[in-house]
Amino acid sequence: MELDEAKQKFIQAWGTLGSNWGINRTMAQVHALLLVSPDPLCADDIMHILKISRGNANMNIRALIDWGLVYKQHKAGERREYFVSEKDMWKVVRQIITHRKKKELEPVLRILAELNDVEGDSPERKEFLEVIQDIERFAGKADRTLDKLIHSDANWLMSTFMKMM
Amino acid sequence: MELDEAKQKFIQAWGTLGSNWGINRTMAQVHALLLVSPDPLCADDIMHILKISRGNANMNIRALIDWGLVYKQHKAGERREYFVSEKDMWKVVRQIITHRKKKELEPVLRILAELNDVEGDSPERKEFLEVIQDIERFAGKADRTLDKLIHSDANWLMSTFMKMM
DNA sequence: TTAAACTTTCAAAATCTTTTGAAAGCTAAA
DNA sequence: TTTAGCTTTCAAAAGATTTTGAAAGTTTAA
Repeated sequence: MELDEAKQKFIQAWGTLGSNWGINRTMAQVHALLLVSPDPLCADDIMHILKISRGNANMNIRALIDWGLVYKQHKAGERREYFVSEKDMWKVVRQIITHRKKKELEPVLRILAELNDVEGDSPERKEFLEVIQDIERFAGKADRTLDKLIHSDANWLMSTFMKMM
Repeated sequence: MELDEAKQKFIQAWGTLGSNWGINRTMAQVHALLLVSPDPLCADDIMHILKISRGNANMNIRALIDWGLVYKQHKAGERREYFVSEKDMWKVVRQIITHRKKKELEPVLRILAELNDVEGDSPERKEFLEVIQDIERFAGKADRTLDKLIHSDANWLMSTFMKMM
């Protein structure tokens, strides 16, 4: 396999993975492209390599910067902006977890907490509360574990993984 | 808050969570409905309560059965099929992890492994391989950890969580 | 200033996903 | 058998998301 072919394959795979996990396919592909590009790329490079429009490129580059997965870089004497990706995988994973947790886990936890206020004294209510509280315990545990993960460093993670094995 | 209102809210929340995590909204809602229904429901009940078509109801019930999150139940002297959901949250989470891991993590691991075969002897190749192998280490770790999780029981999980804290 | 070089926006178009509902397929009881 | 009652299928419609590209906006250098 040629290097360029391998890079292509990686970009495709990363895009598929991303879109399965609620990250826009193009956003994941831009990220993959920057990951395997030894040098910073500008918006035009990205447009041409991935064959996407200017607007699309711009939008997804901004989103990646927003997520802290990509940085702007200025080249001396150049007007245009270049971009590089964060290559520390541990940091990348942490940023993604932070984002998705905020957007998806926390709202559910809030709603679950509200549901405890259900009125009445029926056995039906009791059954309902048991289901809800069971889920809440789980979700809460997950939430706290992810928090620890986010605030820990890679070595801590690895040693914890090791202990788990 | 009334019990019925709370159930509605829960069904909506579960649907949103599901669709954020690559699970079809209706599938998640059917699951939620069964979770908070004290008695088994039939396809018509589900159609009417969630206001969805017969085809949609059927499709998502089948998918849930496929995922092992819902069981068929026959009522004595009744022709039609009733459905109940798995209420053990730990089992539910395990099933979901198993499914998504198989569909999403494993194909990526396979591709990453392939990419190691890239030919040549350039410094570019070396850089590329470093990125790939870094990701591979991470993904492999995640894969093995999820496997342990899937094959462990709830108590093991909880005690591991505790140790992590 | 002005103009050139670049970035951002956004409405319309394309694409992808989900839902519908009618028709076909089963199956158990008569 | 036949038929009533239920389940499944699937092509078309609706809905949601993503992409495009032209126009507007911004910034820098002269």
